[in-house]
Amino acid sequence: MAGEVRQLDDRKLAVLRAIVQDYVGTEEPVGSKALVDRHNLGVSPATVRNDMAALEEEGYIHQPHTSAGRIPTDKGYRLFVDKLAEVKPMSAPERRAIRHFLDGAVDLDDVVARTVRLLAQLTRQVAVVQYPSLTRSTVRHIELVALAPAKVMLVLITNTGRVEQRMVDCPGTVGETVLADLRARINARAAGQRLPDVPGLLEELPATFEQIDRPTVSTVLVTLFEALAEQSEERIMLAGTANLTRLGHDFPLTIQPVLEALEEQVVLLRLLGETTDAAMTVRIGRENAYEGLNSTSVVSVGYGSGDESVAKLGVIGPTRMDYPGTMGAVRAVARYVGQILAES
Amino acid sequence: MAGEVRQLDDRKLAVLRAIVQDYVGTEEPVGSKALVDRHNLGVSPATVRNDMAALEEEGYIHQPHTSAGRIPTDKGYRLFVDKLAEVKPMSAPERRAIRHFLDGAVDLDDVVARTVRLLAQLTRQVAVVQYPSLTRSTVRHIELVALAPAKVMLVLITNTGRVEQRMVDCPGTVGETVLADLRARINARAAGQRLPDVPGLLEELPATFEQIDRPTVSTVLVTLFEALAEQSEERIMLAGTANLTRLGHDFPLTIQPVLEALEEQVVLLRLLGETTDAAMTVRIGRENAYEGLNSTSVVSVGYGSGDESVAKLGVIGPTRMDYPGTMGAVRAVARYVGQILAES
DNA sequence: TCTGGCACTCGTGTGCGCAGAGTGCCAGGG
DNA sequence: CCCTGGCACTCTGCGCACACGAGTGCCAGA
Repeated sequence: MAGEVRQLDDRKLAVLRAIVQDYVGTEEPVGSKALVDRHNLGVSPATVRNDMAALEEEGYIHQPHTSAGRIPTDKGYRLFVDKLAEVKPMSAPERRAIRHFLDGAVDLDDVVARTVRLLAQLTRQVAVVQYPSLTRSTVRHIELVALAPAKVMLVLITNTGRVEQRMVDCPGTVGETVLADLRARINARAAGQRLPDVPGLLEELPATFEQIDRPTVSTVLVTLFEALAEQSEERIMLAGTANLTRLGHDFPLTIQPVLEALEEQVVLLRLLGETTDAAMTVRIGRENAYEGLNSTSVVSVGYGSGDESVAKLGVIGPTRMDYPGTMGAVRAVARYVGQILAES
Repeated sequence: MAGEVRQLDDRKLAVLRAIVQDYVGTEEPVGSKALVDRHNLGVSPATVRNDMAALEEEGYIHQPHTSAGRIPTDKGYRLFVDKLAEVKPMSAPERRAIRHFLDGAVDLDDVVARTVRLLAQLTRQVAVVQYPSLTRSTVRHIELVALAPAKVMLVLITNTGRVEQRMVDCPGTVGETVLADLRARINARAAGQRLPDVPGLLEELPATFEQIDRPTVSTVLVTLFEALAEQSEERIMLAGTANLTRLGHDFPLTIQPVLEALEEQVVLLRLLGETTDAAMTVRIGRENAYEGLNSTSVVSVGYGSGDESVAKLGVIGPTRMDYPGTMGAVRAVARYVGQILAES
């Protein structure tokens, strides 16, 4: 008995899988007859219809109107992604192409730019890549440059190749020796440290200077801490918006909120932020917090130089997307970008 | 006699102006009756029809099919922009808003980001802003930082606030004194100079060093020259793509090539590059070199800190756009950005 | 438990006719 | 000589009816 119940369930799942696959391919509601024609399920359309009725009862599929085929619901896609689909690995030529395309990059900007274009092209969807975050990276060097008697430029260079610069207006004239001293002491303590840890390490620094120089030192440090803390500098690059035109027939309605969302870096950052670190995350339809993206899915994953993830990247497409393929592409690209970053 | 001919011509122009204005407002072909209703032309529809026939003969307007209203052609818009329209100045509150919005910017990135969003919002179209170009700006400071015995980081800071950094792998260990010397001599010669002039000024520099240090000096200079020359660093920021959804009814066909064009920085750069420096340029429909933008118009103008233009910005919209308003917004924004840059 | 058959539903495509908007042309008036 | 009112003509868009076909749900039988 139990065996037979499981058998039934397995078939229902197979039917669901077939529905998802067909619908993703054809973009049209799929009926029972078409299903048995295209997949050898070994049963008749009538049986499939019964299964479909059950699946609909459970909320996995839904029909737009009576006497139309079925369409997977968000819940259906969710089940498909969780239980029925395998991440489809990239083929060897594809991997070679990825590698080759990314290897040409000359600096961090270029790596990100190439990555996002590659991802958009591979998945034929909208791709999003977050710049390696300041908070996860470490200090490579901090430089102080006197531009004018009371004006200092502060340059922060991270191990991920990112450069931040700030102007500092000092309370008084800054001597070159003091500046050199400050530069040396800051770097001695901060170099190689993670950005969030730096303020703590430099807290006592003003006390090591002459009384008269302390205001200057403090001013510089405050600016440095600001630069370190600045979350708003979480930048994002995106590509492939032209792929949105393939979205659907009910066009402007679908595409407009998506374009709007894509222009809001904040929305995108939060979207990627929801990714639980290294693991690949798939958010389907209404699972997305932002309602403009209620009819799209987001596949995202962390990437990083070495073993830990410093930033995230992902793809935004219609809920009716090729999940295995997309997930494969996202995973492969993330992996290679990580390697590139580790090398440089 | 001559007076009467001119009178006739004036009325035809008035009719053309009215057609353009109405069509821009309603987005529907405009007929003779509607025209006399909405504008007091002082003549009957029949007369207007005759004028319209003449205008069509000359290629300024065109009808989609028999018994439909008229639509301006690219040539018609061109005449309108050249002879019939005045740039519409921004209202005082609008100017205040622009000023206020831009004043909050903290660095160059922020200025550009705010500008592009502002422009998109004001015109309700797609806005494009080019970063102040390296070739037009001058050197504020060049910094050399020893990261490792044979590894130097070169940082180039321009008067527009832009920062470029490069790693330099030196042929041998670099002494701190040599580096300080080099830094001082480079800055003494290059500071305040225009970027393209810098290589010429530094040509003789290696000869002023000890024989043994010359390879290092040359290597650093080569990298510096590369950074100076790098045209590919012409960056662009854009915003307002969501406004494309208001474009038309024949949707995907119109929007797709535009989105594709917008992703190609090269296309955008060339587009802006065609602007003849300070003067405002309007490219209408097929006047645009890139054919994906054949049914859009581009309004662009140079902006700069002080008296000369260092970069360009503009707006891309349907040929059926509000030219006077758009031109007013573009001009006003360019003016204020220039001021902001000059101040900082 | 699966299957084949049957009646039913409902969206889509097609053909038709009509109304409305707009034109071109012509003859007459200032 | 130019403008005007009138008239016939030509399209497009829309509403409507209708038939078609895809797909379903259910039921009886293997």
